[in-house]
Amino acid sequence: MTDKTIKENAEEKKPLNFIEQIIEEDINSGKHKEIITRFPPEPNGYLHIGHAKSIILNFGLGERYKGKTNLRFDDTNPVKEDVEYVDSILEDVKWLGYDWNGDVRFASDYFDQLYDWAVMLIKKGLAYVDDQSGEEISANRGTPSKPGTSSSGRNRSIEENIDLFERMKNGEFKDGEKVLRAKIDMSSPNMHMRDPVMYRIKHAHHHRTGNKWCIYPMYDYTHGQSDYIEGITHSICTLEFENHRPLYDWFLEHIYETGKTKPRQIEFARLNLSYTVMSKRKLAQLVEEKYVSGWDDPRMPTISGLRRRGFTPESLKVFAEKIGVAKRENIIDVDLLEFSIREHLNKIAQRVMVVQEPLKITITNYPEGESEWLPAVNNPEDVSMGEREVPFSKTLYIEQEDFLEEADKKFFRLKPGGEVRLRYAYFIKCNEVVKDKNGNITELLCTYDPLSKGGNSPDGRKVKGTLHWVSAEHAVDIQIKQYDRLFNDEAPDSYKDRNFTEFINLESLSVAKNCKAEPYLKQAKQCERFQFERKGYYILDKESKHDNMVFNRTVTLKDSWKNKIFL
RNA sequence: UGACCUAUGGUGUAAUGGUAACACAGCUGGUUUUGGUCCAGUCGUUCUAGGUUCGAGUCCUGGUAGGUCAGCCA
Repeated sequence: MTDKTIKENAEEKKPLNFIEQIIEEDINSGKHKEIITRFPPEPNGYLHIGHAKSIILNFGLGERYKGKTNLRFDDTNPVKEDVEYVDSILEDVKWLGYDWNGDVRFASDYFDQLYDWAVMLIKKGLAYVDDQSGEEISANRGTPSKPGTSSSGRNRSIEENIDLFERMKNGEFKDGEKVLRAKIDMSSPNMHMRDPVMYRIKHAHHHRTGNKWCIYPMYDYTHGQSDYIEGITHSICTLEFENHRPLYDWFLEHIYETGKTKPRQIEFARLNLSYTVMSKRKLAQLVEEKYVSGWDDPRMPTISGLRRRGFTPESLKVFAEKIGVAKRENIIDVDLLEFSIREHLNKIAQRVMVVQEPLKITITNYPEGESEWLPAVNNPEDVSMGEREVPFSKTLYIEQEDFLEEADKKFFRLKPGGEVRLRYAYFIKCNEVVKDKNGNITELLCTYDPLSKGGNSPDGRKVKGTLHWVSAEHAVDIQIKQYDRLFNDEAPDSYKDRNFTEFINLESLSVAKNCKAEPYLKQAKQCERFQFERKGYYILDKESKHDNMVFNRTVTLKDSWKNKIFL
């Protein structure tokens, strides 16, 4: 068996999710020769990882089945939308590595067509102008268990409806004075079918159409028709639109022309992540109330936040693949997200040694004023990344937590009289602990074994611990921003009687200001990712200055030792 | 108490009427110049009660639990 056939078999074996099954059936049955999907954000906020799931799903389907994927802004509500959001969404989709089919599209491009179809529906007796107020419409809609009641507008003549709708368009009425409604069924058990509003009056400036319109179509009347115009075959959305599907189909039924593609709406369960919130409204609240520094705060589950945190597009795609696509409500363990980024960064990240809480050590038997440069592997997972050299000298820093004055045998880092390896350098032994008057340890006096250069002793003597270290005189000072989960509760917005902000983790950000890095790090480029050995993965922040380098901690390394300390 | 949807290890996702699988997390051990990586082991009466069938996680019926819907938001 060749590598290729093995790979193909492996791909064949991969189970299909329910959407892929539908698509394969549609292709096999000849219903569609080519599939077209779409990602349809409203430009009223920043994209989050839940959107990433949807983007990866839709564009992934396009790639997998050699079809196309459109990017369309669902911009039917001018008072909430803005070009700022259009720009950030475009950036996020591109960063994820996707290129949409043709130009970026806007639902607002279809306003003329939508208007013409609305007139057509009026002429067919399927839509009417209603002059009830919002409150009246709501009151007369009934409840899920009680049918609604018709308004007088429902019986208007076609001519009058056409006249009124045109006057709505011409701006003869104030906001809220009239709406256009579909004439369906006021007693339908599905609330969405009780004569839904198609158009409302909003004398508002639209980010694309300016002041051309003062009536704007509602989502339900816009989305399916936009899909239809673009020839979308599979219109994939989240579960809360399930109840809208009969309405989606109803509009399409009445404007459909034989021979055209009729899109099919398919719903899947949105992503929920543990220890965070995912609604645009709540994320906006975190920004507005300054719990975070902005939409791209590295603690935010936004795509821009994850990007700044150091996540890679690849890791997000692997994550999306692992969580799958189904219709069941879910809360994904944030551990799985962390696993995905660790897995990728482990393969690609340059290793480097950084001491975050320095403890000075002096190698008493090392010559004063001298230093030497020792080779260090850049990435043990990828030897093609080569080696670099790290400077060693008489005065070094190690991590405070790597020394314990009174340690049990399970602690195999440095202790008085104990020997450890300094990675890529020498074995050292701690002979004396220097303290200040308050009893705080200020320095360790150690000796090194010159024969153990590189990290192995010729006498075959073993040492259990290996520490990272930095030469004091060569050290580069850097800052590290350490992020933890934003909430202390697994599902902060799942409580009916408590506000999600009550669960905010007040220690989600801590800054280590006095970190010592090996000199190699000086050449780090903006947004470059590293593994600081034994600690975690870090990215040089996009706003970092050359003389004041700031790294964001993407994720720690897995630490099976830490877990045991608390036992 | 209307309509629609969902129910499989701690968390997700598979199994398309024929031995419940994979990943993550947890726990045990092994390897290791990162307590990382890697490797091995371990963790389930498929919500429930009936029914169909030689055979049911899968099909049927009833129940239970959860979700969605009463914006001129999307």
